[in-house]
Amino acid sequence: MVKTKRPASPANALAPDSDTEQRILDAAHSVFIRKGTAGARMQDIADEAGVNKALLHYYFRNKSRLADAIFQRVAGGVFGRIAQVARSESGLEAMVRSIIAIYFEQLARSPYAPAYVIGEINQDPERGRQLVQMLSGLRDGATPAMVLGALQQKIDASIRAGTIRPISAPQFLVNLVSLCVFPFAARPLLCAIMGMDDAGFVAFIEERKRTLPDFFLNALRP
Amino acid sequence: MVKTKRPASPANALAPDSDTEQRILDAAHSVFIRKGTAGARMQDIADEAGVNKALLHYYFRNKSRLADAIFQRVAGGVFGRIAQVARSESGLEAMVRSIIAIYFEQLARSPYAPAYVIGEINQDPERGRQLVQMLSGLRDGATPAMVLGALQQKIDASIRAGTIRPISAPQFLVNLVSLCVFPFAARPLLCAIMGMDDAGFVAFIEERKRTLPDFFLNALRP
DNA sequence: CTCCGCATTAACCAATTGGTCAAACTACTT
DNA sequence: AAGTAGTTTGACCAATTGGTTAATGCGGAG
Repeated sequence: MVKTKRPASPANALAPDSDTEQRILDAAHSVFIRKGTAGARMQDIADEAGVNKALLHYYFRNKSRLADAIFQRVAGGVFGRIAQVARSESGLEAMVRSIIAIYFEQLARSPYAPAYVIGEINQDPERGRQLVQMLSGLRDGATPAMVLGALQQKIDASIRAGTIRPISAPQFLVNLVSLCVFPFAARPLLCAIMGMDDAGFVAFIEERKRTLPDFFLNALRP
Repeated sequence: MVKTKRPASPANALAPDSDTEQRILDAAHSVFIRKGTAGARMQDIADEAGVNKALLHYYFRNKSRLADAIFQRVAGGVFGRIAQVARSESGLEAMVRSIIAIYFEQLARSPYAPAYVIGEINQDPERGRQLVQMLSGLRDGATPAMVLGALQQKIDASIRAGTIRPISAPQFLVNLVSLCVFPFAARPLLCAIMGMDDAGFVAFIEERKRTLPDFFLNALRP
């Protein structure tokens, strides 16, 4: 096992990447997503990281801090990409296709994130505030309200042009996100109900990736 | 405090409704939905029921059994109504409107159920099996596969008639359920992002109840 | 009235679990 | 070689928590 203590950061007090810290973070990520913050055990995380339990407290003061770090990491991954596209200058149709594509790409990478985030934010109200604060500092000062406002303008323009039927920006966005995210959030549920295994789910998602853009755009048609 | 021991069931060995048992069940419902199974504390449930902790073990052997009872109760409430409508003999459009209406009615009654169910089923694989078993015995032997098959036939008929564009039954159903359920599952998240309070959310849902049927049916139009 | 059985409780127990600490280890500097 | 600062560990601690038990309450049958 390689043990190069702080190899690339001699003078950096808060080095973000000692090998072990990263391993702990990864292990915590895995366990927290699988068991939830309340159900996760520090010992399990230590075991999965292959380190002593005390090290978790050495790097992160306590369970709460560690859980916060993981939540931010996961939520950031999920929400990081969307605002990026929601403000692009392309037309509405291109934007819709782009958002769906990016969402599916992101969700394929971390398919269990939605259920975890939903569960967390439902069980601990603090997580809500934590998330808005994170969203504020995420992009270059673009608040959700601003993103929503920009989207509304683009929608209104299309409505006036007769390209789409009237719809409010919040409903537009929630529709879009619901159709993308829900199948992942409810994955075990869908698999159980429809009798799908992992391969079946992947196939289902593949079909969805192809058909969803047209479905959504068709719904907007006047 | 009224203490009428088993008032209306003198000879019923497994009386489902001694006053206290119901109170415990309600308290457990509240706590489990708020904190999740792992995060819930037996003492909290006892407190909320206004009862000694030992009574929980008297009526339900242990935490696991109690959690199972609540999960079945909640999941049953959510899924009970849908199969009921999915096999109705009405046309596709009427069925869509009916499902959406019923879903919103059911979700208005237990708005935190989706997040709870998603969180639970994500954290404990056992819950998945538990759910399929429950769905099997729920209706008159109508398996999910049968419901899905009946839906597929109805869809195919409409496609041949040129009423709607081609779509598979699973995608059809997942689209419909996603649009209905997700906003409730992600309620705290949506409220946080869009800066809505409880009243704002209710208003959002009201607008959604009105606009969603046409949105969905429009998406199906050829 | 008294006895019996279910309901309820206070006190207690054992195991789990988050967290601490001092000792040991490791690489680097002098 | 010795010292030093950061890192890692085993052992331990205190609090929490699910679960048990013996005693008490209480209503109805005899």
